[in-house]
Amino acid sequence: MGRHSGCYKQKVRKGLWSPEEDEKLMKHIANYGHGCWSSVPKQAGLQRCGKSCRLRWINYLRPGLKRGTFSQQEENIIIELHAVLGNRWSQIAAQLPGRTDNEIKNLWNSCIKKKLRQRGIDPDTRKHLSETQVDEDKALTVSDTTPVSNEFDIMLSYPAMVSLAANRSIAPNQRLFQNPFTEVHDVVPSFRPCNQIGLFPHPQSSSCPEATTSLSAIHNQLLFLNQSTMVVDMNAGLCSDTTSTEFETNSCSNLSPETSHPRGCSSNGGIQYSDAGNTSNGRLISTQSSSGIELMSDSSLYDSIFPLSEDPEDDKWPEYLDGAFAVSSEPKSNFVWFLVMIGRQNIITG
DNA sequence: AATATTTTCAACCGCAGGGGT
DNA sequence: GACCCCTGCGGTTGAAAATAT
Repeated sequence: MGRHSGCYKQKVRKGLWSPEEDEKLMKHIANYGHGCWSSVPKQAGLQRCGKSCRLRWINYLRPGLKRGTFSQQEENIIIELHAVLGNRWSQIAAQLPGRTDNEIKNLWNSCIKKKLRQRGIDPDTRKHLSETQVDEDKALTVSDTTPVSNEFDIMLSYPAMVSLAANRSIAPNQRLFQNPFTEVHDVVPSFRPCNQIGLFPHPQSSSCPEATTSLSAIHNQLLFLNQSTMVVDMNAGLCSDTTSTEFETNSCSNLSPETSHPRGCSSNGGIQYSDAGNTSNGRLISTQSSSGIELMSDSSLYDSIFPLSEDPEDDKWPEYLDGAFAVSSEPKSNFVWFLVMIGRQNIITG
Protein backbone atom coordinates (compact mmCIF):
# COMPACT_ATOMS: atom_id res chain seq x y z
CA MET A 1 0.00 0.00 0.00
CA GLY A 2 1.02 3.48 -0.61
CA ARG A 3 4.16 3.00 -2.59
CA HIS A 4 4.05 5.63 -5.20
CA SER A 5 4.85 4.55 -8.66
CA GLY A 6 6.90 6.27 -11.25
CA CYS A 7 9.97 7.28 -9.31
CA TYR A 8 11.09 3.70 -9.07
CA LYS A 9 10.17 2.54 -12.51
CA GLN A 10 12.53 4.57 -14.56
CA LYS A 11 15.45 6.86 -14.25
CA VAL A 12 14.15 10.21 -13.17
CA ARG A 13 15.79 13.48 -12.58
CA LYS A 14 15.98 14.76 -9.06
CA GLY A 15 16.91 18.00 -7.46
CA LEU A 16 16.15 21.51 -8.48
CA TRP A 17 13.99 22.16 -11.47
CA SER A 18 15.46 23.93 -14.45
CA PRO A 19 13.55 26.76 -16.16
CA GLU A 20 13.13 24.47 -19.17
CA GLU A 21 11.46 21.83 -17.06
CA ASP A 22 9.23 24.42 -15.49
CA GLU A 23 8.21 25.64 -18.90
CA LYS A 24 7.43 22.15 -20.13
CA LEU A 25 5.31 21.43 -17.12
CA MET A 26 3.48 24.72 -17.28
CA LYS A 27 2.77 24.35 -20.97
CA HIS A 28 1.51 20.86 -20.52
CA ILE A 29 -0.81 21.74 -17.68
CA ALA A 30 -2.00 24.85 -19.48
CA ASN A 31 -2.92 22.77 -22.49
CA TYR A 32 -4.20 19.58 -20.95
CA GLY A 33 -4.52 20.09 -17.24
CA HIS A 34 -2.65 17.79 -14.93
CA GLY A 35 -5.14 14.95 -14.95
CA CYS A 36 -3.38 11.93 -13.55
CA TRP A 37 -0.08 13.15 -12.19
CA SER A 38 1.66 9.88 -12.82
CA SER A 39 1.16 10.33 -16.53
CA VAL A 40 2.15 13.99 -16.61
CA PRO A 41 5.92 13.56 -16.88
CA LYS A 42 5.64 11.25 -19.84
CA GLN A 43 3.14 13.43 -21.63
CA ALA A 44 5.06 16.58 -20.86
CA GLY A 45 8.38 15.09 -21.86
CA LEU A 46 9.89 15.35 -18.43
CA GLN A 47 12.23 12.93 -16.75
CA ARG A 48 10.59 13.42 -13.42
CA CYS A 49 8.19 11.36 -11.43
CA GLY A 50 4.60 12.46 -11.24
CA LYS A 51 4.95 13.19 -7.62
CA SER A 52 7.74 15.59 -8.26
CA CYS A 53 5.70 17.31 -10.98
CA ARG A 54 2.76 17.66 -8.67
CA LEU A 55 4.91 19.14 -5.94
CA ARG A 56 6.55 21.55 -8.32
CA TRP A 57 3.20 22.67 -9.60
CA ILE A 58 1.60 23.08 -6.20
CA ASN A 59 4.49 24.75 -4.51
CA TYR A 60 5.93 26.85 -7.27
CA LEU A 61 4.19 27.02 -10.61
CA ARG A 62 0.55 27.10 -9.69
CA PRO A 63 -1.09 30.42 -10.52
CA GLY A 64 -2.13 32.62 -7.67
CA LEU A 65 0.79 31.83 -5.46
CA LYS A 66 2.10 34.68 -3.41
CA ARG A 67 5.80 35.06 -3.44
CA GLY A 68 8.02 36.82 -1.07
CA THR A 69 8.10 37.21 2.63
CA PHE A 70 5.15 36.64 4.83
CA SER A 71 3.37 39.67 6.15
CA GLN A 72 3.08 40.16 9.87
CA GLN A 73 -0.60 39.38 9.67
CA GLU A 74 0.06 36.18 7.85
CA GLU A 75 2.53 35.19 10.52
CA ASN A 76 0.00 36.03 13.16
CA ILE A 77 -2.63 33.88 11.54
CA ILE A 78 -0.18 31.02 11.32
CA ILE A 79 0.61 31.32 15.00
CA GLU A 80 -3.05 31.39 15.91
CA LEU A 81 -3.94 28.46 13.76
CA HIS A 82 -0.95 26.46 14.84
CA ALA A 83 -2.09 26.90 18.42
CA VAL A 84 -5.29 25.15 17.51
CA LEU A 85 -4.36 22.85 14.67
CA GLY A 86 -0.79 21.93 15.42
CA ASN A 87 1.35 20.83 12.51
CA ARG A 88 -1.55 20.52 10.12
CA TRP A 89 0.16 22.64 7.58
CA SER A 90 -2.22 21.97 4.77
CA GLN A 91 -5.13 23.16 6.86
CA ILE A 92 -3.25 26.22 7.93
CA ALA A 93 -2.32 26.89 4.34
CA ALA A 94 -5.96 26.62 3.36
CA GLN A 95 -6.57 29.73 5.41
CA LEU A 96 -3.84 31.69 3.70
CA PRO A 97 -4.62 32.07 0.04
CA GLY A 98 -1.58 31.95 -2.15
CA ARG A 99 0.58 30.24 0.42
CA THR A 100 1.56 26.60 0.38
CA ASP A 101 1.80 24.19 3.22
CA ASN A 102 5.46 23.75 2.46
CA GLU A 103 6.09 27.46 2.73
CA ILE A 104 4.25 27.71 6.00
CA LYS A 105 6.02 24.69 7.38
CA ASN A 106 9.36 26.20 6.45
CA LEU A 107 8.44 29.52 7.96
CA TRP A 108 7.37 27.88 11.16
CA ASN A 109 10.45 25.76 11.47
CA SER A 110 12.95 28.40 10.51
CA CYS A 111 11.48 31.61 11.79
CA ILE A 112 8.41 31.52 13.97
CA LYS A 113 9.74 28.83 16.23
CA LYS A 114 12.76 30.94 16.88
CA LYS A 115 10.71 34.01 17.60
CA LEU A 116 8.49 32.14 20.01
CA ARG A 117 11.47 30.79 21.86
CA GLN A 118 12.90 34.24 22.11
CA ARG A 119 9.65 35.32 23.69
CA GLY A 120 10.01 32.54 26.18
CA ILE A 121 7.48 30.19 24.70
CA ASP A 122 8.09 26.61 23.83
CA PRO A 123 6.65 26.38 20.31
CA ASP A 124 5.83 22.73 20.74
CA THR A 125 4.18 22.68 24.10
CA ARG A 126 3.28 26.37 24.28
CA LYS A 127 4.47 26.36 27.80
CA HIS A 128 6.65 29.06 29.15
CA LEU A 129 10.28 28.23 28.95
CA SER A 130 12.37 28.44 32.05
CA GLU A 131 14.54 31.50 32.36
CA THR A 132 17.64 29.50 31.69
CA GLN A 133 16.19 28.02 28.58
CA VAL A 134 15.29 31.45 27.33
CA ASP A 135 18.78 32.68 28.07
CA GLU A 136 20.24 29.79 26.18
CA ASP A 137 18.08 30.49 23.19
CA LYS A 138 18.96 34.14 23.27
CA ALA A 139 22.61 33.31 23.50
CA LEU A 140 22.30 31.06 20.51
CA THR A 141 20.85 33.88 18.48
CA VAL A 142 22.74 36.74 19.94
CA SER A 143 23.07 38.38 16.59
CA ASP A 144 19.38 38.76 16.23
CA THR A 145 18.66 41.82 18.29
CA THR A 146 15.67 42.98 16.34
CA PRO A 147 12.91 43.64 18.79
CA VAL A 148 9.80 41.68 18.24
CA SER A 149 7.09 43.85 16.85
CA ASN A 150 4.12 44.93 18.84
CA GLU A 151 1.90 43.09 16.47
CA PHE A 152 3.76 39.94 17.19
CA ASP A 153 3.42 40.55 20.88
CA ILE A 154 -0.23 41.08 20.46
CA MET A 155 -0.77 37.96 18.53
CA LEU A 156 1.18 35.86 20.90
CA SER A 157 -1.59 36.51 23.32
CA TYR A 158 -4.38 35.63 20.97
CA PRO A 159 -4.61 32.02 22.01
CA ALA A 160 -4.71 33.32 25.51
CA MET A 161 -7.72 35.32 24.52
CA VAL A 162 -9.44 32.23 23.31
CA SER A 163 -8.56 30.52 26.52
CA LEU A 164 -9.61 33.53 28.44
CA ALA A 165 -12.91 33.66 26.70
CA ALA A 166 -13.50 30.12 27.77
CA ASN A 167 -13.09 31.14 31.36
CA ARG A 168 -15.49 34.03 30.97
CA SER A 169 -13.44 36.07 33.30
CA ILE A 170 -13.10 39.34 31.50
CA ALA A 171 -15.46 42.20 30.95
CA PRO A 172 -16.02 43.45 27.44
CA ASN A 173 -14.41 46.79 28.05
CA GLN A 174 -11.18 45.33 29.21
CA ARG A 175 -8.27 45.11 26.91
CA LEU A 176 -7.98 41.67 25.55
CA PHE A 177 -4.80 41.57 23.65
CA GLN A 178 -2.02 41.94 26.09
CA ASN A 179 1.36 40.52 26.04
CA PRO A 180 0.85 37.82 28.59
CA PHE A 181 4.44 38.05 29.68
CA THR A 182 4.77 41.73 30.27
CA GLU A 183 1.53 43.44 30.93
CA VAL A 184 -1.06 41.00 31.92
CA HIS A 185 -0.73 41.38 35.65
CA ASP A 186 -1.37 45.08 35.57
CA VAL A 187 -3.96 45.37 32.93
CA VAL A 188 -5.99 42.23 33.06
CA PRO A 189 -5.67 40.90 36.57
CA SER A 190 -8.39 38.38 36.01
CA PHE A 191 -6.57 36.82 33.12
CA ARG A 192 -6.11 33.24 34.05
CA PRO A 193 -5.31 30.98 31.18
CA CYS A 194 -6.32 27.61 32.26
CA ASN A 195 -4.16 24.61 31.77
CA GLN A 196 -7.24 22.62 31.27
CA ILE A 197 -7.66 24.56 28.10
CA GLY A 198 -3.98 24.39 27.65
CA LEU A 199 -3.52 26.81 24.83
CA PHE A 200 -1.38 29.30 26.57
CA PRO A 201 -0.52 28.60 30.13
CA HIS A 202 0.46 31.65 32.02
CA PRO A 203 3.88 31.31 33.56
CA GLN A 204 2.64 32.26 36.98
CA SER A 205 -0.67 30.58 36.81
CA SER A 206 0.10 26.95 36.76
CA SER A 207 -3.12 25.85 38.28
CA CYS A 208 -6.45 26.26 36.76
CA PRO A 209 -8.78 28.36 38.85
CA GLU A 210 -12.00 26.87 39.91
CA ALA A 211 -14.62 27.02 37.27
CA THR A 212 -16.79 30.04 37.70
CA THR A 213 -19.71 28.24 36.20
CA SER A 214 -20.41 24.82 34.98
CA LEU A 215 -18.79 24.21 31.65
CA SER A 216 -20.76 25.84 28.96
CA ALA A 217 -21.28 24.34 25.60
CA ILE A 218 -18.86 26.83 24.20
CA HIS A 219 -16.33 25.99 26.79
CA ASN A 220 -16.66 22.43 25.66
CA GLN A 221 -16.13 23.54 22.13
CA LEU A 222 -12.94 25.21 23.15
CA LEU A 223 -11.80 22.08 24.81
CA PHE A 224 -12.51 20.31 21.60
CA LEU A 225 -10.72 22.93 19.62
CA ASN A 226 -7.63 22.37 21.61
CA GLN A 227 -7.59 18.69 21.07
CA SER A 228 -6.32 16.77 18.19
CA THR A 229 -9.73 15.28 17.76
CA MET A 230 -11.19 18.34 16.18
CA VAL A 231 -12.45 17.84 12.72
CA VAL A 232 -13.09 20.91 10.67
CA ASP A 233 -14.22 21.00 7.14
CA MET A 234 -12.20 23.98 6.08
CA ASN A 235 -13.50 24.02 2.59
CA ALA A 236 -17.03 24.26 3.76
CA GLY A 237 -16.20 27.25 5.85
CA LEU A 238 -18.61 28.28 8.48
CA CYS A 239 -21.68 28.27 6.41
CA SER A 240 -22.53 27.21 2.98
CA ASP A 241 -24.48 30.31 2.17
CA THR A 242 -22.11 32.77 3.74
CA THR A 243 -19.06 33.40 1.70
CA SER A 244 -15.75 34.27 3.15
CA THR A 245 -15.91 37.43 1.15
CA GLU A 246 -18.66 38.59 3.36
CA PHE A 247 -16.38 38.43 6.29
CA GLU A 248 -13.50 39.81 4.44
CA THR A 249 -15.18 42.83 3.06
CA ASN A 250 -17.48 43.80 5.85
CA SER A 251 -16.08 45.99 8.46
CA CYS A 252 -16.25 44.15 11.71
CA SER A 253 -18.12 46.97 13.28
CA ASN A 254 -20.84 46.59 10.73
CA LEU A 255 -21.40 43.01 11.57
CA SER A 256 -24.74 42.80 13.22
CA PRO A 257 -26.32 39.62 14.37
CA GLU A 258 -29.25 40.06 12.04
CA THR A 259 -27.41 40.94 8.93
CA SER A 260 -24.29 38.91 9.16
CA HIS A 261 -25.00 35.95 11.27
CA PRO A 262 -25.40 33.03 9.06
CA ARG A 263 -28.72 32.03 10.35
CA GLY A 264 -30.60 29.40 8.58
CA CYS A 265 -27.48 27.42 8.03
CA SER A 266 -27.38 23.77 8.56
CA SER A 267 -26.70 22.89 12.11
CA ASN A 268 -23.17 21.79 11.64
CA GLY A 269 -22.21 24.51 9.21
CA GLY A 270 -19.41 22.46 7.86
CA ILE A 271 -17.84 21.88 11.21
CA GLN A 272 -17.90 18.48 12.71
CA TYR A 273 -16.26 16.98 15.65
CA SER A 274 -15.34 13.42 15.97
CA ASP A 275 -14.28 11.25 18.79
CA ALA A 276 -10.66 10.53 19.38
CA GLY A 277 -10.82 7.32 17.48
CA ASN A 278 -11.36 9.13 14.25
CA THR A 279 -7.86 10.39 13.92
CA SER A 280 -5.02 8.47 12.56
CA ASN A 281 -1.42 9.31 13.09
CA GLY A 282 -2.38 12.82 13.99
CA ARG A 283 -4.20 13.36 10.76
CA LEU A 284 -7.69 14.66 10.62
CA ILE A 285 -10.37 12.63 9.09
CA SER A 286 -13.23 14.65 7.84
CA THR A 287 -16.36 12.76 8.45
CA GLN A 288 -20.05 13.16 8.50
CA SER A 289 -20.42 9.92 10.29
CA SER A 290 -22.92 9.42 12.97
CA SER A 291 -20.16 8.79 15.44
CA GLY A 292 -19.34 12.47 15.35
CA ILE A 293 -20.33 14.34 18.45
CA GLU A 294 -23.11 16.77 17.93
CA LEU A 295 -22.10 19.89 19.69
CA MET A 296 -25.45 21.42 20.34
CA SER A 297 -28.30 19.11 20.98
CA ASP A 298 -31.21 21.46 20.67
CA SER A 299 -29.84 24.52 18.94
CA SER A 300 -27.44 25.09 16.16
CA LEU A 301 -23.80 25.80 16.64
CA TYR A 302 -24.46 29.10 15.01
CA ASP A 303 -27.13 30.03 17.41
CA SER A 304 -24.58 29.52 20.06
CA ILE A 305 -21.76 31.32 18.38
CA PHE A 306 -23.81 34.12 16.95
CA PRO A 307 -26.55 34.78 19.44
CA LEU A 308 -29.14 37.39 18.85
CA SER A 309 -28.21 39.83 21.49
CA GLU A 310 -30.33 42.59 22.84
CA ASP A 311 -27.36 44.46 24.09
CA PRO A 312 -26.09 47.00 21.56
CA GLU A 313 -22.72 46.80 23.22
CA ASP A 314 -22.40 43.30 21.94
CA ASP A 315 -22.19 44.44 18.42
CA LYS A 316 -19.20 46.51 19.24
CA TRP A 317 -17.28 43.41 20.04
CA PRO A 318 -15.67 43.09 16.70
CA GLU A 319 -14.24 46.52 17.25
CA TYR A 320 -12.52 45.35 20.36
CA LEU A 321 -11.07 42.54 18.40
CA ASP A 322 -9.76 44.70 15.65
CA GLY A 323 -6.58 45.23 17.51
CA ALA A 324 -5.58 41.76 16.66
CA PHE A 325 -7.28 41.32 13.35
CA ALA A 326 -6.81 44.49 11.55
CA VAL A 327 -9.82 44.48 9.43
CA SER A 328 -9.66 45.15 5.91
CA SER A 329 -7.74 44.08 3.02
CA GLU A 330 -6.06 41.13 4.59
CA PRO A 331 -7.80 37.88 3.98
CA LYS A 332 -9.66 36.86 7.02
CA SER A 333 -10.60 33.29 6.97
CA ASN A 334 -13.84 31.97 8.22
CA PHE A 335 -11.97 29.74 10.54
CA VAL A 336 -10.04 32.52 12.14
CA TRP A 337 -13.25 34.42 12.36
CA PHE A 338 -14.83 31.42 13.95
CA LEU A 339 -12.23 31.53 16.68
CA VAL A 340 -12.83 35.20 17.22
CA MET A 341 -16.53 34.68 17.47
CA ILE A 342 -16.13 31.92 19.97
CA GLY A 343 -14.36 34.37 22.17
CA ARG A 344 -17.02 36.91 21.52
CA GLN A 345 -19.77 34.52 22.37
CA ASN A 346 -18.26 33.60 25.66
CA ILE A 347 -17.85 37.15 26.70
CA ILE A 348 -21.37 38.01 25.67
CA THR A 349 -22.86 35.17 27.57
CA GLY A 350 -20.43 35.26 30.41
C1' DA B 1 38.95 38.41 -0.12
C1' DA B 2 38.61 33.89 1.65
C1' DT B 3 36.65 30.77 4.57
C1' DA B 4 33.41 29.08 8.00
C1' DT B 5 29.00 29.01 9.80
C1' DT B 6 24.15 29.65 9.74
C1' DT B 7 19.76 30.18 7.57
C1' DT B 8 16.48 29.43 4.09
C1' DC B 9 13.59 26.78 1.37
C1' DA B 10 12.83 23.60 -2.62
C1' DA B 11 12.53 19.03 -3.03
C1' DC B 12 12.59 14.30 -1.47
C1' DC B 13 10.87 10.45 1.21
C1' DG B 14 7.83 7.44 3.52
C1' DC B 15 3.43 6.77 5.11
C1' DA B 16 -1.62 6.80 5.10
C1' DG B 17 -6.20 7.06 3.09
C1' DG B 18 -9.34 6.70 -0.83
C1' DG B 19 -10.98 4.50 -4.77
C1' DG B 20 -11.13 0.91 -8.13
C1' DT B 21 -10.88 -3.91 -9.23
C1' DG C 1 -10.81 -8.64 2.19
C1' DA C 2 -6.63 -8.12 -0.60
C1' DC C 3 -4.22 -5.77 -3.80
C1' DC C 4 -2.87 -1.93 -6.64
C1' DC C 5 -2.59 2.79 -7.97
C1' DC C 6 -3.01 7.48 -6.97
C1' DT C 7 -3.03 11.59 -4.22
C1' DG C 8 -1.99 14.17 -0.24
C1' DC C 9 0.41 15.09 3.96
C1' DG C 10 4.12 16.04 7.16
C1' DG C 11 8.96 15.20 8.45
C1' DT C 12 13.42 15.61 6.83
C1' DT C 13 17.33 16.64 3.89
C1' DG C 14 20.73 19.14 1.60
C1' DA C 15 22.07 22.70 -1.76
C1' DA C 16 22.14 27.54 -2.27
C1' DA C 17 22.23 31.93 -0.27
C1' DA C 18 23.25 34.92 3.39
C1' DT C 19 25.95 36.25 7.14
C1' DA C 20 29.81 36.14 10.30
C1' DT C 21 34.63 35.72 11.20
